[in-house]
Amino acid sequence: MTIDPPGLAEETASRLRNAIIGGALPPGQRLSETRLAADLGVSRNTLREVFRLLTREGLLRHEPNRGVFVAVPSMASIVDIYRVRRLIEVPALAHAWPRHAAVARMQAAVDAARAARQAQDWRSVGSANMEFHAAIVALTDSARLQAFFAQVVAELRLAFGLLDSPERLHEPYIDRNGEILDLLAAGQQARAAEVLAAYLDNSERVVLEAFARLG
Amino acid sequence: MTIDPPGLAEETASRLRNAIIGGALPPGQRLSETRLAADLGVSRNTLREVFRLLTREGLLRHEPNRGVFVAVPSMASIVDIYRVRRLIEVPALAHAWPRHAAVARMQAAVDAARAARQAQDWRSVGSANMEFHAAIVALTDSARLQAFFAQVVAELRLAFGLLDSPERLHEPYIDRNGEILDLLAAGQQARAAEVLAAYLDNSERVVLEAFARLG
DNA sequence: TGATATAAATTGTTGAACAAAAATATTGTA
DNA sequence: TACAATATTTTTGTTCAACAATTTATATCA
Repeated sequence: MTIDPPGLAEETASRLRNAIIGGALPPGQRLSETRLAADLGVSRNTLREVFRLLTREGLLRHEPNRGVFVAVPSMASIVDIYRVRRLIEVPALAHAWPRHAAVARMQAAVDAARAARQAQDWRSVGSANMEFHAAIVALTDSARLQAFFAQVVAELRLAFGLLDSPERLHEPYIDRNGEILDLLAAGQQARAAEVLAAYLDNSERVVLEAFARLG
Repeated sequence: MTIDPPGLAEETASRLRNAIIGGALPPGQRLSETRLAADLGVSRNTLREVFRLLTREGLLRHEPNRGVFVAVPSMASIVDIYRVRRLIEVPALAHAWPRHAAVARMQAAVDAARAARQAQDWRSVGSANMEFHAAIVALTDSARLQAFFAQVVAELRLAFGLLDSPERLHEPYIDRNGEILDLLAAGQQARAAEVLAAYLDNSERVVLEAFARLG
């Protein structure tokens, strides 16, 4: 059906990544090589290559001679992730060129989030919000920064999957993203960066609180 | 002799990484799976896992159905790498705590660089300088940032390997690093960050010029 | 019950196999 | 000779089967 070359391992990694982020495989879950290879319809060797990819992305944890497990997000990892986000996103926005191509991506993401809100589809709201922030990083035109950020976002979404009440987690930020976009489009980068910084502080606090409630 | 578990693939990756950065395998070189596997004394399967690791690090380039090649650094990649370095290193230094444990690492790196200069060992000077900057990133206490930076540094060293006159490339920065360290230790983070920013601008220009001379 | 020995399952790694694609050599022809 | 078409060889992409080393589960005994 679908063309797999080049990269059956990459394609499988993508499927497994979605399964993890989508919550089909809960954090801490142990992944048996033989069983999962059979389920995914690939060989053990190929699956091991997939494991390496996702381990490097922070989605899996590998314990020698014991196997691989779906990573369990910790408070420390969340704090670290938000530190990285602040460091990358805020300067990206502050130095942005308001007519950069990525601005259209930001706009599309805001529109998508609002549409998903209409449909009460909070998971899609979360995806759209993350796409908004990926677009912010794209303002830098740095391939390496974008790849790194994508990885960090995948980890963060893993943590989001653990938390309940996705509405409280995503809804408040849709219009804030719209506000940031408007400020950028109006050439007020500095102001936009300020709003983003406050956004990130707030979001981190909410996530950490929800996490603490999980015990 | 050496214990390989856990991770013969990782150990092999490390060896191959050194071979690439050390210049034993020139950029653009094609790496035959069977031949290299025999040379390294590992199986083809294991070597392919190694290839994935180093490809993700940017040290190898993979062309489907054609094989893997040692990456060829470009001007664009150098510009991108320096952008990333500025974005990460300068704020790391600006917000640093002068009594952080990583300051000792910075001091050790400066000492090592000076010792290597005495011995006219410019390759070691380069290594020590890079270790200095890795220590700067360690000031952030962010595991993700440190891992990302290590990757970027590996790529940069690949580019350095292409250039001749390593003295001109590394010597001028030894004492600048010392100056940055002294400023930080004296609690003048802002001043240290300024010097670092100028350092990076200057270094980028030198590298790009040397690159241009290569044609 | 609790510690210990035995058995079963799992990981880490290798080697061989084979289809598909690419690189190379060979041939046929103007 | 030069050039295109064809056949041959070499590589990559992927799977499967095997086996030692290690971990986990099970059974045994004081």
